[in-house]
Amino acid sequence: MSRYDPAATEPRWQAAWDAAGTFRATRDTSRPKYYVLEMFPYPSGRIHIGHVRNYTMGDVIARYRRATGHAVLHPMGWDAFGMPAENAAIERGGHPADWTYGNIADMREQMKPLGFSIDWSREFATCDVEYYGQQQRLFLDMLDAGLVYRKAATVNWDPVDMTVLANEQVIEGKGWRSGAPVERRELTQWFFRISDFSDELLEAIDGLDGWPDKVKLMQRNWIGRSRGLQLNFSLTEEVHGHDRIEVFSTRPDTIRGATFVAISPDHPIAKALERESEEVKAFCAECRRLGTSEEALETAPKLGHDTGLRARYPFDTNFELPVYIANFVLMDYGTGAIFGVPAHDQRDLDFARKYELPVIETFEAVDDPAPVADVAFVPPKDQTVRYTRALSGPEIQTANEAIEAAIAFCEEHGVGQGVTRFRLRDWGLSRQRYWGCPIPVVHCETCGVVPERRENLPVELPYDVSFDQPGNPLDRHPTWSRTACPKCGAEARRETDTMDTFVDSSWYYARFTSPRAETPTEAEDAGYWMNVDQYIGGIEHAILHLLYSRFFARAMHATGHLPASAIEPFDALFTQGMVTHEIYQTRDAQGRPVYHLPEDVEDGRLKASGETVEVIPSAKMSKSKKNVVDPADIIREHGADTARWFVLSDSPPERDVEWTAAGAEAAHRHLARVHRMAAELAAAPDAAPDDALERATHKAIRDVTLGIDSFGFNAAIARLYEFTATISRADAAPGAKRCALKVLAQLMSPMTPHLAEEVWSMLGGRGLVADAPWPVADEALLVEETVTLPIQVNGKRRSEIVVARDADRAEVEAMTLADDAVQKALAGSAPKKLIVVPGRIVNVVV
RNA sequence: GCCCGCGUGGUGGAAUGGUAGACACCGGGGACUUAAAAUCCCCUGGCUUCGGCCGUGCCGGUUCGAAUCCGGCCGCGGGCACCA
Repeated sequence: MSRYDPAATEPRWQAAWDAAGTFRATRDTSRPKYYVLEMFPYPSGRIHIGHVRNYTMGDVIARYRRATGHAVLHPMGWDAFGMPAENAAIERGGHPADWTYGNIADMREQMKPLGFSIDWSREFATCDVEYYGQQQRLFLDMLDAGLVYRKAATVNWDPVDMTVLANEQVIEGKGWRSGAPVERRELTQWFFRISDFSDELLEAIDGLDGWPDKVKLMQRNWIGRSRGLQLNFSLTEEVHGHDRIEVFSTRPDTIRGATFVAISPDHPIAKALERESEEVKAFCAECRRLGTSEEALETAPKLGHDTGLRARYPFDTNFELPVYIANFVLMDYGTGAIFGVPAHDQRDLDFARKYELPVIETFEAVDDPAPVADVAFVPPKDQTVRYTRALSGPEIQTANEAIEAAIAFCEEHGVGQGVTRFRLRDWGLSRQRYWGCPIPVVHCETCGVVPERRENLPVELPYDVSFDQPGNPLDRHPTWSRTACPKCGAEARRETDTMDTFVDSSWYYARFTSPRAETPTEAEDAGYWMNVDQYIGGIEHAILHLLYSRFFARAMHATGHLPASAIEPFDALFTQGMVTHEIYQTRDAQGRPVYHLPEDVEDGRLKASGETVEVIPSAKMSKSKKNVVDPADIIREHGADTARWFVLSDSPPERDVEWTAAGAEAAHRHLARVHRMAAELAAAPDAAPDDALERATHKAIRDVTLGIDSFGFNAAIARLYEFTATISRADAAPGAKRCALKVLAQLMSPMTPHLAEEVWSMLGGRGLVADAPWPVADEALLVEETVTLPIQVNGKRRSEIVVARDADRAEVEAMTLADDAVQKALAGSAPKKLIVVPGRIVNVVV
């Protein structure tokens, strides 16, 4: 009898699929299409078990949709530009291109043995010149359409390495390599006008029915539409031509509690003051050392500097407010200036206590007029409060009402106007780095910034660069940036900035529909395949990548590269959890942790020394913690199907799953059992169907189908375990069991495709199971004649009754009251209430 | 700091207003075997005076009924615009 031998059978079936071209995506207007896409990986060089889970989920959907008669597009590519390649070049020598393409080759070789139903003929990497050349074309089209512009923006500047740093490279305000305190520096940068689409991107979220609510909520909050008041505070004296400060506030109802005005260190007035005061200059420099990330700004201790300027309160010009420069006011949001209301904002209160500024309440709780002490009074805006210093409106009102009243009042008196603002800022795409898509523009002394001619595209990255000193090698390249002005022909300089890698990943989904086209997309292909029916990826991309992609789809429509129907490119989104693993650690002589690989640990001890290890449960896999498992090892030991089955089995897909060796072995045992059953039943002669087994089979078809449809892969697998046990234990003719097992093979085929093919062929299935239509459950076989109802007394389960499926209420009530446990609980008296939920439960209230 | 999640047996989890713990791991017992492995079968939340009682991070609320809904807290994770 043949044994389950995935090492031999898995490559054989992969070869069979390849030979038959089973997974090649072809346009077929006679069938519904289905585009399933997993977020493409960064080519780090090794696939990890998280990739296995992500791509297995997509593969289950892809194979299932093929079986339900769809023309499926399931492509794969590489998000191949980015900093790690440059870091590798700096640290280990070599070239980013060689490193990246080497990694891609390695990862492809690690991925293929997993047997994913991918159309590999469509593969591309974003660093392929064929791809980024088309991206340059898109950029020029967007430039023509007015969707791109240049403005000054702040970056993290390392004053020692003389280079721009990513936020990731700023550690506690210092450059990661030089250790020098980071400064904020202004550079002229390219921007996409994503904020022109703020309203549109916000409103369209309502139509994203296939997206998780949490992601939609995160996007709404990120776009952050808010209504507020914009008004001017006049200054008591003019500074460098500024006689007023424009502020924006979402809480104009609290303006009579304002006790200070604060401006950003990057505000024009702050910059003007900096020129004349060493003290202000020092303070602003201090603020700029925080870098550019919002997190760093928000978590830093709140600091202010009293400028000595005084702002007049708009409604009582005798009342003056001090003007501070504060490190927590962002120049990018609103007007870069705020008024502080310590009574009703915790940050303002902390600031007021620190600088001994007054605290003035404008409203209080209706039932508790206690003054503000250490905690600002910030009730929900729809709660009714008592205004003691309202700007307008009745004494008792909600904040929402008071805000509108205040805006109306200010507009009436001409001191300000209601405005709608968005938190969303324009997308800065310039990067001062080598390994990215060159921005195809030329700087000419006479013509200024000139787009490269389309016939000169692609603007190709030069290969001969060096990474022996910090900064952008394109800047230092002796000849690359020397070119002729596309307009006047004079000698000019190429832009040496490259594009943010988010640009690369904002349209790859569209490129997959015609990856070799001479234009970014091809209308017929894009029209047929778009949208992505199911997109799958990590929750870490919930905001930026998905928002940028939504913007890009609109921009591509505006420039004629996508149909109007594709402006929301992802019909459905699924965010999967991580794969975690225990961490094994011991401690060295100094008490510092030392980490150990899972394969070096057995029964809580190190295999080598017998030393007991500390076990830290369920942590994200990371190389530094050594809690990683290599998919290649799993495949070698158990086969691809075991890895696929296990990553889907134990945990709901949106949650994290913990990899355990014992769990993987159990998965393997189960697959071996199915194979063994197939071997035993392969020769069974045909037999009449067994009624109980038929019912179980159709119940399994229904449940597994429902499970796959609803991303309940773990639930589908639980039902498959049960169905396997049912077949194994059934008291039925071997021929009947063989038929049931064939259905099991089909139901397992999206998860364990190689085993399914093997079993299918052993049992005499025709052709490939990958080509067999998905089984359909017979409703007539799913109807149960009787139903068991639990009986509760006061909400606690005490008994149960078995009733006919269609039993009426009176019948159920009579049986309930006749029940021994109910009789005992009632002790002769009548129930207070009798709740019958048909088909579900009965509750007797005594 | 701000925004978004998550928290259930020894372990991963099931149940999204209706029997808490499906399915699986670990553990225990048994069958088969000269023996072991493999395989198959059974048991497995805690406590119990064997009547039951307790139990879904903690505190409170809504409901005939709450893991599920609401409010507050604690812990963990994701994002915060130059990591991808």
